[in-house]
Amino acid sequence: MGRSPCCSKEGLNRGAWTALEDKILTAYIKAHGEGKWRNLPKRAGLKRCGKSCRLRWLNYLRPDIKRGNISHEEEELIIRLHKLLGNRWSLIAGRLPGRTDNEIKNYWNTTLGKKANAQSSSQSKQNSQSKSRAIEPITSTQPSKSTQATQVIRTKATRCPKVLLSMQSPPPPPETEIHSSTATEDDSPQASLLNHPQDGPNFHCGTEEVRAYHNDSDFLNFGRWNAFQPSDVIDGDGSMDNDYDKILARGSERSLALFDDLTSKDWAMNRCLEDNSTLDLEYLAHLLDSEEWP
DNA sequence: AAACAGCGCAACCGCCTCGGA
DNA sequence: TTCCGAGGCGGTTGCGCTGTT
Repeated sequence: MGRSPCCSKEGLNRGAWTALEDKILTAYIKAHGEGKWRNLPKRAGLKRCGKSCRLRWLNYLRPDIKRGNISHEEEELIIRLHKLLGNRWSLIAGRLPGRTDNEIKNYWNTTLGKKANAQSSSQSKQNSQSKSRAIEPITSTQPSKSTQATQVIRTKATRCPKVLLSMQSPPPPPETEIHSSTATEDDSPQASLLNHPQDGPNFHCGTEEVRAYHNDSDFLNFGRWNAFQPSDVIDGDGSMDNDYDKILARGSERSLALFDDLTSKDWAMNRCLEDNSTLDLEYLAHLLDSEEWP
């Protein structure tokens, strides 16, 4: 009964990784690159599940991982992004270069969730005193167990194999061409586009169909957005073709435009944050603080 | 000093999506 | 079109550390 395990668990090490295992895994990935996780343990001579190797690499061994305490700016950003995206940890982590989804998830569950709870409880006190509001803030530290607050944009963390470039944007110079499918996360098409962050706000879909789609759908769904093709928009009967699109929160054109800017800056951040992290975090925080934010 | 409780974090689990055959 | 393997994600677990009694 049930699903078959991702790999044979017999004879495999479990639990904490040893320094030797880390060394072997790191050396193997440096030599052969990421991917083929299922075969990796065998080839590398590790008695570990492929998934376990992947997790260890992504959450701990990767060289670009930022260690140490989460800064105040990062914390603020996490709170805001969580308010916006809910428990989409990978998406949130994507906005915080060097941080892993696991780390952010843990941080939220242990620290920020409580803070958010405390804040919201005091806020709801105020609210109850000064008449109720239509929309409640995010309050739960366990959103999965409770309903997401109405303003959370529920997205799918989809991969972005395709990118729709704006017809209005000038064609990118050769060095900013869309990367091939071998690109890593940091080299994602979105990131590469933002080699010219000044072009960022102009990165939008250029057809009326697309605009209609934005008006009526998941304006924050980067994956869908980037994978978007005009033909995706309307079925034969004129309805949206994906169920999850239907349950997504509705975003206004205004919000979309704002988020164009936000995501663009964000992508730029993924590229440039090593040099400029504070600045970009502040910028993001500013955007999220903007009055125009829904 | 020992026992206990609480917390933080690494690791695991199971489900989902995607892409290729 | 369907099936299946691989990879990715969010939720949960459990171990080890630290603070308190």
